[in-house]
Formats: sequence, C-alpha cells, structure tokens
Amino acid sequence: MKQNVTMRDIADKLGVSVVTVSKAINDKDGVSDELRKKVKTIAEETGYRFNALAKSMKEGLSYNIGIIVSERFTDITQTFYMQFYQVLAKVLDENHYSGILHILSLEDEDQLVLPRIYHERKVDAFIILGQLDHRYLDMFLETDTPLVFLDFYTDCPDVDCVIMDNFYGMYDLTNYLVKRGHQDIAYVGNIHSTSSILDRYLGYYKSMLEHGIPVPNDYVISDRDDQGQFIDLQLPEQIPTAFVCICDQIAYHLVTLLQKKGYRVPEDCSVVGFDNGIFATLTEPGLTTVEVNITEMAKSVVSLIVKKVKNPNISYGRVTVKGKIIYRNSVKDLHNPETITV
Amino acid sequence: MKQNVTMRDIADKLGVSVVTVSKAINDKDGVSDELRKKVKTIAEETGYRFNALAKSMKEGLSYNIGIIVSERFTDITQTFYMQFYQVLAKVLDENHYSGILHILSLEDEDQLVLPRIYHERKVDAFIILGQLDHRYLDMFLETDTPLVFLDFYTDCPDVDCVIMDNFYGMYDLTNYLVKRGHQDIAYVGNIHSTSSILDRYLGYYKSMLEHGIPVPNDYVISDRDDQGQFIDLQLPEQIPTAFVCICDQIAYHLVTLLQKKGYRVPEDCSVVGFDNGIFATLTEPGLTTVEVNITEMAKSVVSLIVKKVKNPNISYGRVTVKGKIIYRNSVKDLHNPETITV
DNA sequence: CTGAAAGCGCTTACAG
DNA sequence: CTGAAAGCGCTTACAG
Repeated sequence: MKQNVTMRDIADKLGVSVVTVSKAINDKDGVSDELRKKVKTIAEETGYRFNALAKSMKEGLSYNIGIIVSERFTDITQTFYMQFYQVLAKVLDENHYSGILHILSLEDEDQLVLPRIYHERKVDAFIILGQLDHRYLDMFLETDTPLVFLDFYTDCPDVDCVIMDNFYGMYDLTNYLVKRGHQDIAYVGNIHSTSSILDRYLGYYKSMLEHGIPVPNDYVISDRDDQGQFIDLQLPEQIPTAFVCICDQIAYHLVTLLQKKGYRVPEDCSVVGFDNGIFATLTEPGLTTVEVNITEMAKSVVSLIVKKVKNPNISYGRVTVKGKIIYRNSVKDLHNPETITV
Repeated sequence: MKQNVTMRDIADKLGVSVVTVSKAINDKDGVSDELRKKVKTIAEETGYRFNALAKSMKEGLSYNIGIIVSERFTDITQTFYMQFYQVLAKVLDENHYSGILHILSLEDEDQLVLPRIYHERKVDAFIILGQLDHRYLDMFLETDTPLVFLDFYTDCPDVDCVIMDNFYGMYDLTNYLVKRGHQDIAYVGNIHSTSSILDRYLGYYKSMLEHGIPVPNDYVISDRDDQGQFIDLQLPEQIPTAFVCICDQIAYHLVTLLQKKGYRVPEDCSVVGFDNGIFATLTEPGLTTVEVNITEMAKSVVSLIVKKVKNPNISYGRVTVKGKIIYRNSVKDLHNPETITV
C-alpha cells in the first residue's frame, strides 16, 4: 500500500481530474454516478484517506474546538468537568468536530496567557468549562474568537453561555421535601462562592418563601471559605428534619458527619444533594439529588459553537438546561413515616 | 484589527518577502537581527497569529495525537483514565502537540470501526489508553499509523506500550506488610481480568513465596466476574490479618464490608489498595496504596509517540514506569501493635 | 542576508 | 458532466 495516497493518485489512475475526484468523494453534484462509483472503489482499494488539513487550509476552518478547564477543577476529587469533557468529545465528534482540551494553569490564568492552540489558530472556537478569573475572561472576550461559557455565566447578558437550571432544580427539590412533610429545612453551602451556587440557594429560598416557612440564620450553613476551601460544618443546635446541600460531595460529608454523631439518615434526618455525581452513590443510603443533564448541555453548547463559527456576530445569551430529580433513599416521608421510598 | 493577518500582510507592510517574514517569526537563520525585530514588532501590532494549519499542510504533520479510550472505562466511578487524559493533554501541550480524545463506543469496537480522526488524517499518531478487544488492536496495528498502548500490553513484545510496573509495585507493597509482621495475607481481585491485574497478583505471590508463606485457596478472592462486573466478595472463614487488593476501589468496598461486619481497620485487619485514586481517600482510615506515576507515564508515552511520528519504523517495546507506595493508616504494625503509623 | 519559485492536498468558481 | 486555473498560508531548497 502506498504511503500517502492523494486525490491526484486516484485521478491519474482513472485518467480524470482531481476536481472530479473531489466531487465524487464528497458526494457533490457534477459527477456521473458511474464515475463516482469508480472513484470510490479506487479510493477503497488504494487505502485513500481524506486529508482534512487540506480542506481546512482552503476553508480557513480547523474543525477543532478548544475546551478550556482551569487546573483548579481537575484534582482527584473533582471529576465532574472531566466527565463533562468526555461527553463533549462525543458530541463534537458527532458534529464532525474534534475537541482539544486545554488545562489552564493557575499561573497562565493569572498572567493572562492565552493557550498555544489560540496563538496557532488550531481551533475555530473555544468552550470555557467552569468559571475563570474575570480579567482572563474579559481578555478572552476581546479577541475575535467565538466563545461560549459552559456551566457558569457572568453579569453580561450578551455573553453566550450554557448553564444548568440551578434555580428551578433546587426549587423543585425543596418543594419535594416540603411535600414529604418537611418544615425544618436547612441549607448547606457558601452562597457567595459561585453564581450557580447562589442560584441554587435562591431556588431553595423561593420554595421556603412560597410555603411560608422561616429560614433561621443558623439554617444557612457555609461549607467552604471564600477561597473555596472546605471548612468544618457548623450544624444548628437543633438538627432539622432535612438538609438541602449545594452538591453531592458536601452532602456526602454531611451524611458521614451525621452518622458519626449517631443520627440515622433518613430516619432521623433527611439529606439531599445536587449533581448526581459519584458522591451520590457512595453514601448509605444513596442520595436523592438533581441530575445535571450533561448530555443535553453538551448538545446545546456544541450547537451554539457550530453556529457561532459560521456566524461570529450572532449572540445567543444565556441558555438554560433543565435538571431532573433522581430519587434514592435519603429522604423520609414524614406523612407516611413507615415508607422511606418515593 | 484586521480579520486574518498573514505573513503576506507583514511582508507587504515592511516591503520584504514572506520568506523573510517566515524566517524571522520562526527564529531561523537568514535574517538580520534588525529585520527580525521589525517583523516581530509588526506581528505584535497587527495581532498576527501563526497558522499552524499551513505549516502542517507543508510538513504533512498535524501535531495532533489521538487518544482512544473505550466507553467501558468512562462511567461515573471510573475516573482514572480521564485523570490520565488530563495529564496527557498537559504533557502533549508542553511538547507542542495537542491531544484529541476519542471515546470508542462498544459498537465501533465490535464492528472494527476506526475513528473519524483516523480517516481524516487529523492526527499523526494514536495512544490507546486502556485495553481493547484484540481484534480491534490487531486491525489498528495493520494500519500504517504510529501507535502506542498505554496502561496495558499484549503478548507481542514488539508492540510499543507504556505500563506501570505492577509486578514490583505489588511485590514491594506485600513485602511491606510482611515486614510489619503479617503472615496471614489474602488477595482480592480476579486474576484473569487483565494483564495488569495478573501482574499484580504475581508480585504478591512472589513475596509470599520468598517468605515461605502459604497461600490457601480461599485467600485468593475474586472481585468481579469475567465480564468485569463486580460480584460480592467471599471472605475466608477466618479473617486474615491483612488483605491486599487489586485496586483502591475494591479496597474501599472491602473496608466498608469489614466495618459493617464489625471489624476495625487496621486494628483487627489491615487493608492495602492500588492506584492512589479517589477511593484511597474515602475510607476511614485512608488507604496505604501504590501510586501510579501518571505524570511519568504520560511523559514516557509522549516522548515515544513523538519519536515514532518522526521515525515510524523504530520499535521500543514495553516501557515500564515505577510506582511508589503511599503510606496512610490502613496497616497495623504487628511488631509494635501500639503504633499504627509507618 | 534576502527572495523568487514550487509545492503541500484540497476546493471554489468558472468555462466548456 | 468534466476540468483548467487560482488559491488557502505557509516552508523548503536554491539562487543571488
């Protein structure tokens, strides 16, 4: 088999032009079916592989999308964004694009260094997965590159981003607890850490307001300091009947803590999480939680990106994707204390 | 700022040729320092970005590497390979390459469908991360693409692969237990599941043989069936003083199981894992385990790949990377029963 | 030190 | 339906 078979080779073999071969291979008009078939047969026989680079060169499009994730989100316990990346890779592939992951180091983020794949035009657009420093984002937005933020947003409504519907997700989850008879519901999470987390809090708060349930000060429990480091949880004197947690990981810690103190979950106290990640399955019982619809978000963001590559001037703004409650056994039904299930 | 600044634009602005601009930008000989400086200044001012595609076109190299991971290894609890991918992306970037992840679906693996990035020549070589079906591997090896296997190997010694030194890793870990006075050591893992796991078993077995310690039949406990599905662990009638586990995940399950049955770890029974992944930190106490040196493996594999792209005919065979024992508190020192630490 | 020519493998727009 | 010409943005090899 020859090393690098090109359209030229096929053309020569058939005594036609490369233009014709190109049309045949790409299923374009302007070739007879007969010739097309011949071309394809020869292509098959010679082991011809299309050279996407050459096409890219001509079009000025690489059909690659850069995906930027801060180093901060990649430690061993934070697997969520890598899970996300994986789905993105699949969805991009289905759309004939490839994803190139760029882990942004803390130094580069601070020094406002753009990735090499930007400087070398290796990608047509970027997806920024997870919050970055404002200065970095602002700088990035100044470039002419199509950009979509994924799983976070900024205060500028024109910037395109795809986010989970945190607000209604948590609202629905809290309503679920109320329907199960809970009135004493505490909230665990630092509401000042990210916009998503604040939105979740507001969803909880809306449900509480609507049901006329008071939220005492010590019922809003911080889980991390403003630098994002986890801190010890300060439980209220009187343990509530239910805890709503910002994410599964902190719910996992809470369940462990409660069990250590001798409380049974959900018999003595119900706990719900958010994300439906690995931590939701590690507690005993498993956590009732809200599943982030990663696949749907990936599809949205890819469809936005593809459109933006073609027309960089359109703005789509904030796109929201619904979550879904996953019912496990961490919630007690106070109306029917015997049954723990849904 | 002009949309697409090219070397042509810079050349025109300076009244020189593109050849000169090219040399200046790429720090090649044949331009005066003075001119070079001018070129770089203009490049900066105009927001010129190098077009890697054009270079690739000329050289016939994309500077992309495909990384193939089976869908099988990407579920929510298996974060190891994504962790690996992340490090690969960094190391590739340092070497001026980019990584393109391809999640291989079970169907494509079964139907022997090669990835799109292969057919479109979007990558110069492939890293196959994690065991695939033999038929698929054989087919892949038949193509002219440079290929390196990562974290597994086959029985063919010529095929390049980078693997963790499972044998000596487990050998050292078992020796450590023996030095701490353990004589009653069981093994948890299905030795028929992968070559790595078999090697780990053999490392354990070598240590036992060397120390003249017998291994009763019920001391080799399977953790999964031959399809890779986890099964319930069949503990021996008499609980040994220590368990050696194939991986942290199964060690985590074992610790949970033992604790449920009322055994304390490590007071009543010591447990060690392998991988130093997320599960090693989720037990109480944390697991003593062997750390797979992901960074070192990534560096090895990238260096191999880069060499193979330049010279596809060289074969490097099996390259082994040493692991490292991470000491936590899951092992009791039988010689000094008071102290649990190292 | 500087640059004209040729070419990487394809596609587009146009002519026949 | 078929194809000659031009070009995408660079680099290499060679001439001056």
